[in-house]
Amino acid sequence: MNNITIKDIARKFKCSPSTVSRALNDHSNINADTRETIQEYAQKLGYQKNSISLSLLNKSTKTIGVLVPSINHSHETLMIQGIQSVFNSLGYMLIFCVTDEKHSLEQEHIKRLLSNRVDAILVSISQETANLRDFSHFDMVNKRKAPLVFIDRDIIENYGSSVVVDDFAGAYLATKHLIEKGCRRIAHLAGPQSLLVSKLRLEGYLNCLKNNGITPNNDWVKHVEFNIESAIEPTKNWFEAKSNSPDAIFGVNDYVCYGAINVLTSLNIKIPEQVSVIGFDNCPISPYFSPKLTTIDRKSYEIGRLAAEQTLEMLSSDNYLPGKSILNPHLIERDSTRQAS
Amino acid sequence: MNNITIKDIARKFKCSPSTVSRALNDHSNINADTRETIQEYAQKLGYQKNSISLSLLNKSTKTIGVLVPSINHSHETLMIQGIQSVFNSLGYMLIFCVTDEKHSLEQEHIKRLLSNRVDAILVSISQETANLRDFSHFDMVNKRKAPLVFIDRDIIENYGSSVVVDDFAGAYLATKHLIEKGCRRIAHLAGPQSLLVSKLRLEGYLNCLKNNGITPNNDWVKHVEFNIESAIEPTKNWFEAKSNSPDAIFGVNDYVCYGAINVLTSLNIKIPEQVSVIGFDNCPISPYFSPKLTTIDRKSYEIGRLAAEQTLEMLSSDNYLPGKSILNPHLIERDSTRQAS
DNA sequence: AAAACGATTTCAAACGTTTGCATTAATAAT
DNA sequence: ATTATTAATGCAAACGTTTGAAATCGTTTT
Repeated sequence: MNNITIKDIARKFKCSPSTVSRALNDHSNINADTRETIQEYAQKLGYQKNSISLSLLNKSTKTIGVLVPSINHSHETLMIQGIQSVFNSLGYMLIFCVTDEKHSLEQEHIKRLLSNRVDAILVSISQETANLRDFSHFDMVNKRKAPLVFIDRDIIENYGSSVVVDDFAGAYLATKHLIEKGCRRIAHLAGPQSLLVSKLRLEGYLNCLKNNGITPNNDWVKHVEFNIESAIEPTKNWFEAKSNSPDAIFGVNDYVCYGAINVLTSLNIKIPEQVSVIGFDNCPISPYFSPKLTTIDRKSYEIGRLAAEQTLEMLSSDNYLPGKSILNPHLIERDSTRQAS
Repeated sequence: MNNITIKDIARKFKCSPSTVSRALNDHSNINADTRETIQEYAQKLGYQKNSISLSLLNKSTKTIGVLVPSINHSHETLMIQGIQSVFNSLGYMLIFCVTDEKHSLEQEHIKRLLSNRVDAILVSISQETANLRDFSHFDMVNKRKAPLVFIDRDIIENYGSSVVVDDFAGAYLATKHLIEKGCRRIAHLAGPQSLLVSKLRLEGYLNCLKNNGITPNNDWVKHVEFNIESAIEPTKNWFEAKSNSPDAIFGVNDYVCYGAINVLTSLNIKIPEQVSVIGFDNCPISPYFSPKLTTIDRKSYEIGRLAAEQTLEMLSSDNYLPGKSILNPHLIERDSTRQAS
């Protein structure tokens, strides 16, 4: 490394570092000539001020930590883009950490972020953390009085602000849609059991069934992971036994629907004629899938954007009260749910 | 912000900061009792050392800057995961910047990263940069002697190391496969004209055609963006005019194939019976698309991993010579290319 | 000529940590 | 009892920058 410092420039002009600093920052108390000469020279040398030293001085790094369980899903990358859209223009840098759904990694990353004195932390908590319910690492963040914003997944009340989509409402919307289309035997590929998102969507589904006089069938709810593969087995089990199979599937996200659709197609079951499928997330690929997938828009980008703005508010007022934003999801109807029969 | 410092602890025990430092770092010259008491107290208070001050002292931030044009594609997120897999375990933090294919953003981000004194920079250059061929920002990185590694896209010789997939070979492989399956009228949805990846893949395609006695047809090469939507129009144009339409499409990536397949399906053209389709990237969804997409594995994760390792080598030896790794892509045959006829 | 002023510059401290060297205190050897 | 030895701790500088206060210098006012 080969960095020019303010001292180097000072030496060159036989002046003090303070003068150079003032020259470069267009400070008022500086001779116009000196300013010009120094600025020119700094420009020529490609001087870039050392933000590290400034961070130390100002106790602010202009850096935000972002923790996500994975970056495999468009939902996550869209969220990240939403976050970036706010922070980038304000000169903040984003440090990303992928926790891989692991509690230990989440803890370690939080520690490192705190050690690196990030100004705030946005986190979508990992499955393991949701399971273990050990939030000591978030305690540490709070102890530092660093803004903490929970995004998208479980939120931990009193630990920070949160921005989530109304999962219950979304699931209710999806189930309602299926019922309106004439489906009665509605199965649910639910998410990982420990996550609040999964629970809320399951509840929305169950609640809607009940409100419409349909008795839920335990066999038609299977907890799976958020990926294509884990949807394969349960769907096979439902449809290979020809008798009494579902006439619709509500997937906890679009990915599990892709998996389910693959199984249905290979069993020569027609979608949506025989079985309707509805997802959650609205992945960019869903409108181009075969069949084009009806789904619930999760507003991932919007979640990220709002979370970032919430963070900024917390940063600006040192005595903030944690807020909670709940976004309303909406239905996007495509070809995977049957027309009214 | 509410951070405990070494000085706070020193005050508490009426000792000097040096003692605390030594105690916390298990230094040899420290009384065992003192060590224990101090460590215990620090633990209780949740003391986290200020990495910022250390960065200033050691002139190393243990931070790596990563620039990508977007994070919409699985290719990019896989690459990022590959990069993470190497750096995470070594205690490095990753700062991500999305350039949105813009030259100006790329420049600005590089400046900020340098100002933040990242230890190294990995970059997948933006389309605009490739167009303008203005590399002054990379000059700045070199001037600082910070390791610079180009990943995946264009590489700029003499500016740093690079890790890429052999795009020419991959395109050749794809085209060869189509020819072997009996296709002769092979169209190519090519990538953005300015990018080297696009050019190399186009060349691989053209070269393979020629080597197999097929005269390329200019009308059957269309430059598009790396997304689903931009593939729609060209594909429509090719196939709506019923006469002399292609019998195969080689897409510059899987996404444009998704777009093409959508058009073909809506025109009731059977894949692969009437038209074969082959992509490039091997997106996680491709094996579940309808039809399951034959494609070239781009080894995105591997690219990221190798790039990270290359970076580490450059970091460890202060007189490194930039290296160049070229990965060999391979064919993954699925259902979108017809069986030998 | 002395005093006052204004413009420009320098000084010194601060941010949190590490580390070579100096210092202190306690113990062991003479 | 004095000196040598060792163990533990303290001191001060360093990293790069900013900033209020102090200093310098030339100029103007009295």
